[in-house]
Amino acid sequence: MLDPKIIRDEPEKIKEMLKDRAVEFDLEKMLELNKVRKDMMQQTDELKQKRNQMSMKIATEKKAGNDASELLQEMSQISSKLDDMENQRKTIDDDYHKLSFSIPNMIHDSVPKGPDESFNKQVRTWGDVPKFDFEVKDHIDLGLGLDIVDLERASKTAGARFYYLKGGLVKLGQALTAFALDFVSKRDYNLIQPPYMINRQSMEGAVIADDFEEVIYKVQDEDLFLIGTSEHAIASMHYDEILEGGKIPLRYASISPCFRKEAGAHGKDQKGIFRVHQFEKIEQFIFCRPEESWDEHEKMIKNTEEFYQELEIPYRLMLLSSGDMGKVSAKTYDIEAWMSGQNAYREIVSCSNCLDYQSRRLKIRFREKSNEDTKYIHTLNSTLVAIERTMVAILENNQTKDGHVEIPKVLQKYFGDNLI
RNA sequence: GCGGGGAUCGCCUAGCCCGGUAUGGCGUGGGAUUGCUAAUCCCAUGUUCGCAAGAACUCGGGGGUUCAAGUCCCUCUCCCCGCGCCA
Repeated sequence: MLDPKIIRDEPEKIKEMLKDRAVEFDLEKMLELNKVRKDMMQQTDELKQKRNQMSMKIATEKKAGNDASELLQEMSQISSKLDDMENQRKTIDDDYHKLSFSIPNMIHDSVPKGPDESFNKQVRTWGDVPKFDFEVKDHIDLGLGLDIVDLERASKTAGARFYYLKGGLVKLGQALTAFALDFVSKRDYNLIQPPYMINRQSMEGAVIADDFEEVIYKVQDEDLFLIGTSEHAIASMHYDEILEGGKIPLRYASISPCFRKEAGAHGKDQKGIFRVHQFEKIEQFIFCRPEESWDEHEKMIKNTEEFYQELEIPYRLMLLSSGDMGKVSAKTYDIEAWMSGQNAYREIVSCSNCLDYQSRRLKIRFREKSNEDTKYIHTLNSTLVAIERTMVAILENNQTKDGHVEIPKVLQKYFGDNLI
């Protein structure tokens, strides 16, 4: 949700944002509804004032023992008229609310403008792309060869884009998780494990309506949805709260499985464990003051880069263009890891500053002192490690000529060996 | 799952039986008094719209009864106690 001040005072900026994002949105309708809504509000307010005054009059007359039947009759008329008007207003209000919940976030000035990913900007690269003197395999062939993944049986029991991990790959996932938890604990984050299902209200606070159907699984006959990422559960954790200044910034490192429909990804990455309906992830999520959020954003992406440096995974850091960014984000960095089997950099991290966009939806405010006005807090989120995708990078980059996989040095003590 | 008790403007709390402008405290800010600190006293302190005056809204969510609902009725959610079931 956007600041109503922007909607009122600077609609041309919103128009520009919609164009930069290449998003269809009926802004005119929203502005018109807002106007009508405000007019009606004023009218109903006046009527309500009349009703309140009248109600008081009736109370005093009755207390004095006087006959109030004439007043009662008048009051009855006012009430029914007010009912009618309120019903009309509610319809308009609902429409406005829907639009205000689906309009995307404003875009930061540093974001490159362009309709798609070809306008993303490479910020820097790290590490050397590994060279092999044999024919490299992708993670699927490696995994099947070592018998550490079973995709066929998964498609039988669950469908496409599911997987059974086996033996060494299970251990590698556990090692990565243990290493990541240690890494993040040393850096001033609070570990947290959220509910894997949350209700509609919470989900709508964190996810924009257009993405909802494409991404989110619903639990039948319950007001529950499987989280697409722990971001959804952490953002809504402080729903309708006023946080104390002394306690922020709040930095959470959340561990959870993630469930995604991948409805818009037909044919993309059809095989393997790169794009799947279920995966494990450790996520960084920060609530902070508005003036801190751009610093926190930079710190968070640096933090994440250091994680991949310790794992010795070559990557490039990308600044996403206005058209490629998620709709709730004002600025997003992606880390794309080198994956030898695909001979390409592929996305493994997404790091976003959402400003006050999520907190307005979720009514999350803060104040330094208890008699101060409340302000909306800023929210930021970043992958620390998406376990399955990171395993793809490790398998493909660390493969040996005879089809084995070397375990990165920092993981060896967690894995208990140096080779799969 | 069953029975009982609860949810009030940051926190605690009165009001509900018996319908008629939401009580008090804590915390916080400002002021008074004081050599300083402490203590005491006074004022302010929910949300929205508004430059302001002001007005509206607000008692877990939704619906109903009524001229009028924190208060009465229905329903849902969550919390506490007891019973049942259970990894």
